[in-house]
Amino acid sequence: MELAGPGFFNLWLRADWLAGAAARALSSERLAVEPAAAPERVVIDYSSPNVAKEMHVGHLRSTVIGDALARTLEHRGHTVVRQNHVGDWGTPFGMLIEHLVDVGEATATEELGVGELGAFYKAARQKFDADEGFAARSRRRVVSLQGGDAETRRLWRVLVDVSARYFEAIYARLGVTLQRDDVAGESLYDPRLTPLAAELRASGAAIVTEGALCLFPQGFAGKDGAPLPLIVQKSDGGFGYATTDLAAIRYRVDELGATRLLYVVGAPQAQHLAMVFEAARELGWLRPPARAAHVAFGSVLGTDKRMFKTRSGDTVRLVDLIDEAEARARAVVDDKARDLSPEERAAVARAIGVGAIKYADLSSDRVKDYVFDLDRMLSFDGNTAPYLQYAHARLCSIFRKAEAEGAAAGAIAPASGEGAAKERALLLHLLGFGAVVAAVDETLEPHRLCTYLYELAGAFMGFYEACPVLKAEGDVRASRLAVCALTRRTLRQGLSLLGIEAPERMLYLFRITAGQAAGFTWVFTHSMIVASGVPGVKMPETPASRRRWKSSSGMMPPPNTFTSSAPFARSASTTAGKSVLCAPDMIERPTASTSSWTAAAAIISGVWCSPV
RNA sequence: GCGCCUGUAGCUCAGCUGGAUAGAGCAUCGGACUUCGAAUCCGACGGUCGCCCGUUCGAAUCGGGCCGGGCGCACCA
Repeated sequence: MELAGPGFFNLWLRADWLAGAAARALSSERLAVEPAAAPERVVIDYSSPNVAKEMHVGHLRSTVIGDALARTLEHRGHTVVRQNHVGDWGTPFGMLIEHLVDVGEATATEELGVGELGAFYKAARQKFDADEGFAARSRRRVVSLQGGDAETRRLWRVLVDVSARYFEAIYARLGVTLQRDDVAGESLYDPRLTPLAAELRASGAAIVTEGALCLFPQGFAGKDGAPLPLIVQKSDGGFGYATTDLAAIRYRVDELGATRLLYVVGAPQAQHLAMVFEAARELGWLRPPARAAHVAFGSVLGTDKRMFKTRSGDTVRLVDLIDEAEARARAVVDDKARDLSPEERAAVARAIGVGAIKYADLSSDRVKDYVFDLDRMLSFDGNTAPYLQYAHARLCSIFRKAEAEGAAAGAIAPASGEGAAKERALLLHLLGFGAVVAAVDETLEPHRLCTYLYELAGAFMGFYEACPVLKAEGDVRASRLAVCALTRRTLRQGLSLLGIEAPERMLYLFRITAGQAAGFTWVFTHSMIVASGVPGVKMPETPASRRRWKSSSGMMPPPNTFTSSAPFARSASTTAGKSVLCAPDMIERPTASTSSWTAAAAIISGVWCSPV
């Protein structure tokens, strides 16, 4: 340790201490994560879609962030109670039920079952606005729903059940842990609202103002500077969502026994929630150690920096988003992992596509808006899920190979030699895992974990570049394998806390032996190679790519050699008689000894390629 | 009008409970593959941290004031 100017001191860690700490982490089931000092019962309110209404990007953030927090806090040793505050009650159900009756249950169920929630809702809305008779029926229907009419209740239940199944299908695709049992919708609180209002009226806590029963939590002023009311009961006797939220706080504190209430809700709701929390505190319903926090998040923007919408201006359906991300990942996987079965390829594509969406949502400060850009989030470069997944898959590959060679991880020895600095940096970073998880627990900011994992992957790449693992021997190899093992587990565990899968294999490699194709010479083409004629593989055309092509081949590239999409191709090169490992799309252009591009492609995709 | 959030490299973002020369990725340019996964790595270029005051030994970070963007502000949830 040394002093280094005002306010600083430098300290050095002993290499053997570092190695020992890493070994302890590796031998622990929890890696370097300490459980919370004081585990709590935490309610997390997230996702909250509306019955008979489409899930859209707005629900994405709540669902993804909430689920990551649920997983992380659970891992920290807290007891997490998930609460899906589904919109399953209120005046819209009058028109929805009437519409259900009009269309017929069977048809409606089918329509809703396949996810046509948006159309169903819109149709009901339209009739309500246009048809006076329908509107009247709808209003009567609300009354009988509130009154507990059996048939109305049954129809309502149909809507709720069909929607719940649809939500569950989406959760399954997203890999979200929400279950049917976690649903605690607005209807749950309905029977409590009337007594709650009566209680507040009787105690004098709430005051009737302009016909509405209001609470006036401290510290909130409206436009004219007057105290801002929280309406407990509307002048028509009905209830708004403030009342439901108050009832929910009571339920969560008194019946669920929670001491920490988290609301994963968009930032625009900040004032409303602050008022509800303050009111609950003043009423003594939310009392220490119980406390509530608004886990606010910003909007999803399009690449034009405006609210993310479809070209026609509609909100984007969540399923469409997932479909597109998966399809694009699938195109790559189909091409890169041809030996995997269709099922396996689909699974990997799902992991990549869904992981990319979730990671993009989690990796930036949640309170800020973020730009939804599939190109960026599906990239294997940068702070993305595919990059982390790739690092993990690569580590898995090392262990597959190690096993085949009979190499095993052993004791972690203090690093020495050329790559020692890189190895130390990696170990030091690995030991920071617990601190980051604790920070997420405290700040409720999953992006801290994302940043950590990204840096971890980077530190690993640096280590891996500098320290040969399988090429090393004896104790050194065993030690480095142990370092890899810890890295792999930390990556996988970290991704898992975010709700992101980590496939063990992502691509399929061929060994190309040029010598097998007598008469050909491979041309070294740096990193810009073309796979002419091989389906699904294209390279972006840039001025640089044309220049490189020309400088390496001495010829101008043929027209349309480079096309505009498919970001994933890379190069491989060799000369006759040598071989190189590469993915099937890493194709060389042959020299003048081949006459036809198509022929070259055929050779590449067929004859020369043999699985490793 | 009041309140909340936000403004960091051309683009997308970290860093914000004060600490050393403000970091990544993309883009641009230049390097590194006859296989431990190049879907990678290394380097270069690129920033008045919106602006101005203040607190401090020290400010992207804390406080105040402006400017720009977003969102709320009583019976819709």
